[in-house]
Amino acid sequence: MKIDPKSSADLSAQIAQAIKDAIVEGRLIVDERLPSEAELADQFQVSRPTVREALKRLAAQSLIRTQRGAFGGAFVNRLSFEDAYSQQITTSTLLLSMNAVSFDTACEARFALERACAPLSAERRTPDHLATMRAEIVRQNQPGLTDEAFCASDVAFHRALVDGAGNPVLSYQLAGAVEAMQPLMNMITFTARSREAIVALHTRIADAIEARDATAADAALAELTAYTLTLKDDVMAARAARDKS
Amino acid sequence: MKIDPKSSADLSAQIAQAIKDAIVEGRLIVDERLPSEAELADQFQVSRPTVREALKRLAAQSLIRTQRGAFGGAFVNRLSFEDAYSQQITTSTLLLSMNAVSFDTACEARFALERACAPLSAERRTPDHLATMRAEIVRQNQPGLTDEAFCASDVAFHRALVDGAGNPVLSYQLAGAVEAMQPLMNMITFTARSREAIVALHTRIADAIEARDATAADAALAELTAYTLTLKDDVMAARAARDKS
DNA sequence: CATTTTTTATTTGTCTGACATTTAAAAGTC
DNA sequence: GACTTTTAAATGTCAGACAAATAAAAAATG
Repeated sequence: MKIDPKSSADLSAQIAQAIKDAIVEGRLIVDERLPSEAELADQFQVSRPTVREALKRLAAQSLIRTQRGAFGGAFVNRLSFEDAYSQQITTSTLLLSMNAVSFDTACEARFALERACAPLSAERRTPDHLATMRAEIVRQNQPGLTDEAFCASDVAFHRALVDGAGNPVLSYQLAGAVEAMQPLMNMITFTARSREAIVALHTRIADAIEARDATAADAALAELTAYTLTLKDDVMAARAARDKS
Repeated sequence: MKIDPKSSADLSAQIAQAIKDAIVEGRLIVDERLPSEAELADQFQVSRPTVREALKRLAAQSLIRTQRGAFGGAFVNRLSFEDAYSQQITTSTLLLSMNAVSFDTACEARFALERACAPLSAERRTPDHLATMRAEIVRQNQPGLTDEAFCASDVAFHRALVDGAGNPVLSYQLAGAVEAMQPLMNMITFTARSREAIVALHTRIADAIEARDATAADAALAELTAYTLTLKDDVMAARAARDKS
């Protein structure tokens, strides 16, 4: 592992990149211990604080973990699905909020991906997944629920649907798409009637998944997509009318 | 922004988290300048190196950028789609390689997501997307192509297909799924005959997208999925037979 | 006066050296 | 042999310093 002394980039960034490359290319394997900070400083011909900055960069990406004490040090970290989930969710959320991604675009992406999972979920869902979906539907029927709580339950419902596909890679990919939508969904105020309509569609989806009927599930999801967009348009129209007066 | 003095976690990690929360929750907005390192050190009652480690953690996630000189400093960074792509690709790649995700699981996820894009792509693809797909097909037909180059062209073909949907969020999500598969695909040695079959399917996909025929595109993608899995099984069987002898 | 150059203050990047804290192995004790 | 103490190695943190970059302000120049 070497760094380019002519490069203008920060030394800590270069060192971090060199180590990252080694991990991605498999030259450093999971749980392998990196040299100590002092040794790395010596190896790269920089000071220890610089090495530390590089290591913190890697730690921020969950690429390494550090342990204090004798025989401690920095170890290549096994990137868990859980770590990947949360990274994915933060990234997606910021991407949507910072780039002014339209509701329609985000919504389309989310439901397109979700519909890709539905047939697999219909085939493989366990009673556990179904139970979660039904439980969330019950929660969504409770009267005094806040809009935030309703949205959270909505996310939980759709996560159960996606998890039903039994494919952790799909679940990971969808986590970002579904959860990142939540701040956008929070723009919508759910009336009693719209909640009723959503719950009815959720019930149809759950029924279809239970009956292992991929076609029906897809149809219900398509309707939910359309209905969500309608809701958004209503909210926007109402706001425009209010702002005009 | 405050940190918990009783927490056992690293100070730099706590500080990074506090700032990250402020960004995600919108209390710090894009292009806003953070206080200087000296001011942050004063504010959090820690030393400057500690603050710097925290800032490097954030820089590693593209949450901030730093600029030297007078009126320089750390600024909240607009997370670009490009930044998000590369983060997504690294994460997905490591997730697959470190957790021994099976070829079948990754393949299923990839094609499920891709099939979700196909109908949208059939509807919205521009001549540009079509041209890219056709060009990659031509490249894939070249005789002396290495397996790696064939795989790379394959990725480019499928990216054009996904980009054709005209939804940057979908493109971002798919980037991880498609690119992360590449190391796994590299396990496969493509015979002349298998390449021919793949190119034929690619041509069918491009034809369907050109004709705006979502159903045909979906069918071809389904066949490609099945064929890819067959190829993998053949490679595995051949390897098992070789190891046995 | 307008333009260019120089100065200057500010801020990040890096280094040196030191001490505190944690941790597990090694040594000592009963 | 089981328990306690010591010790060495590593990360975590701090203080202070200098280098380098950068843009605003000041000075010089035509």
